[in-house]
Amino acid sequence: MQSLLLTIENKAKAFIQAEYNIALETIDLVPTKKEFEGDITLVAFSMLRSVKANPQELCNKLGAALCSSIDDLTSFNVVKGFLNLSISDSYLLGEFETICETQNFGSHPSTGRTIMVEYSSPNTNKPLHLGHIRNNVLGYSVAQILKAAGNEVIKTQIINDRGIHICKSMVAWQRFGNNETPETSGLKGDHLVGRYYVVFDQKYREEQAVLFNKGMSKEEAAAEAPIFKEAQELLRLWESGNQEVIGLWEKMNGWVYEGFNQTYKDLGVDFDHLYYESDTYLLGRDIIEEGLEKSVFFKKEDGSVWADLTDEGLDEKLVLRRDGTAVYMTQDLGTAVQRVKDHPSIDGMVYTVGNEQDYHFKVLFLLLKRLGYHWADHLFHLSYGMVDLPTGKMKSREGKVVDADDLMQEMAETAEKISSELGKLDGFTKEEKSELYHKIGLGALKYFILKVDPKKRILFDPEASVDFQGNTGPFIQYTHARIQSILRKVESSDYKLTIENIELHEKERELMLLLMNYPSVVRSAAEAYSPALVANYIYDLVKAFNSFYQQVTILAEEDLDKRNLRLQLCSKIAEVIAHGSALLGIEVPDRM
RNA sequence: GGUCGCGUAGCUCAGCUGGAUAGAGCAUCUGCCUUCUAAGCAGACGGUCAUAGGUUCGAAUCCUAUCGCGAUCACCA
Repeated sequence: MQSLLLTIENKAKAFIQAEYNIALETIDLVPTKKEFEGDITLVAFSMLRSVKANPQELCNKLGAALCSSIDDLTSFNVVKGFLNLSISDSYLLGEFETICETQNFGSHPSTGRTIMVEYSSPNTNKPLHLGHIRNNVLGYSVAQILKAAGNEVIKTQIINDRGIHICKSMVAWQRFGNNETPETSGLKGDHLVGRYYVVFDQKYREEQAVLFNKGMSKEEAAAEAPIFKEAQELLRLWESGNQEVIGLWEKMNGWVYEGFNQTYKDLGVDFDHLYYESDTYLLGRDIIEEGLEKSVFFKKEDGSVWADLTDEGLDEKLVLRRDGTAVYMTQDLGTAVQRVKDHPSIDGMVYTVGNEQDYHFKVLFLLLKRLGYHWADHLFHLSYGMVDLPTGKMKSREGKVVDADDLMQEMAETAEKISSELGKLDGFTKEEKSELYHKIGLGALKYFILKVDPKKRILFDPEASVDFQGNTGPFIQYTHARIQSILRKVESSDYKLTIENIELHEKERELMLLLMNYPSVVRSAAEAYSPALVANYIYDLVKAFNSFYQQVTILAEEDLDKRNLRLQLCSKIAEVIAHGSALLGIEVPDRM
């Protein structure tokens, strides 16, 4: 397909050169709109600036010249300044044959680049919620897409395992926990620890209210509440290496990790390398030194260190406190450098983090660039919008969140409900069914998130749950299952592709043209870090297939060549659906 | 207030670097299950692409301003 486009471009340039003695730099080629006859459209308007001619006439002459000199073009028509060119059936069949022979169609050869993709990066004081699901699903998908585009990918997360937040859970557990464990409570570890985070918050409020009523200001009360001071004391003890506190911290974090691992498994995501904030929170100070030497940073009289970004339209940014301790930025600088030390092949990084941190990453990337790291040119903040509930913003302290585990469970239950209403899956065993419900529910959830532009906020209504019709994950899964069902009816050896003298049906042409596009969709998705591009392509393909399926008899016996071609088409489409779905982290079952 | 993002059908969303009459799904309505899975297909209805200017052969797309929504502007992480 690319080669044909190139031929058209070159021939068109040559024609203009010969006819008008003008060397054009580019030729505008776009896919032909459905309402018009043809496959490729040459837009003549853009050449009118230099070529003085009537567009209609120019198109007619150009069309005639192109069709006579390129065998693969059969006919043309002109509408205003648009030259619509038709590609021959034999060319499409030839291209399709090439696709059929291509191993791993859609995956690109190695670029030799290694990219680290960070996602999830939770705090260890509470379970994962809907916001994390968006983060995980996005990050995982982008990692898959980058891989398919030919990059080595290292998936990572930085676990925020230390700090005041986990100390709050620890205090509450010490005070009110009665030695409760995941085993004795029957709760998942992360949920148990999360429960004490909520308990902390309740007690903290109560204590603040008491102090406030005694005449303290709100700020004073917040700072002086005993339970809060106790949490601060725990943090201090932790930092000074107190064994007892560290023991408790390890125990409770251990519970949380067990819980997280279960959630990640259910969600179908994984990581190649884990970083823990407890290991990295002191990093970055050597880089500040380095930056001072290179004059990337400067020191104020009080000893604090800053970066001056005013020439970039940004502010001055603190990178080291006057007491010499690190801030968030210091840590992130250090962690980035550490990652490349650990994996020297890295030449790019993707950070999947919510858009409330847009400014932070802008600054971080700018600083790394000024510090002169060669990989700093390939940093990308995969920024995504908030997930809203119909009731408003999610607030974890108030328990106003959709829990990740609960949500996945509910999605599976919805899948079950809809399936049984439709009478699907009647012949399946109990185990097969429950596995399918999980796949379908999760497919619906992931697709719902991935099909929209990451930048946009999502309104998620758990009541209405997610649709299973139309532009949804289950629709794609269903189509795949349906194709597999067709293929199951014939022996694979039965449908060798024969490309002799076949006249293509309109729907077959449509599908072939779509298939040919797939590799470039994967590449653009990787360049734009956009799973939505893949999702919407797969949807188009599935929709086109369903239309084909409804209008064309696939297993007709009369014309064996035609039948084989259609089966081959089915098989290739199923392959692309499966490949594309895998890039989205969606499993496509063979039956459903 | 400064900065950044978003605003497309009643609802949820596509629309790549400007191209033809703005595209899907849901919802509403009309048809299609005796042949490969109807979680489907075919069709109808539905639009001042937030608003106003500008750039040009041509703008949902690029530029400017305005309005609306959100985020951010900590010696928090």
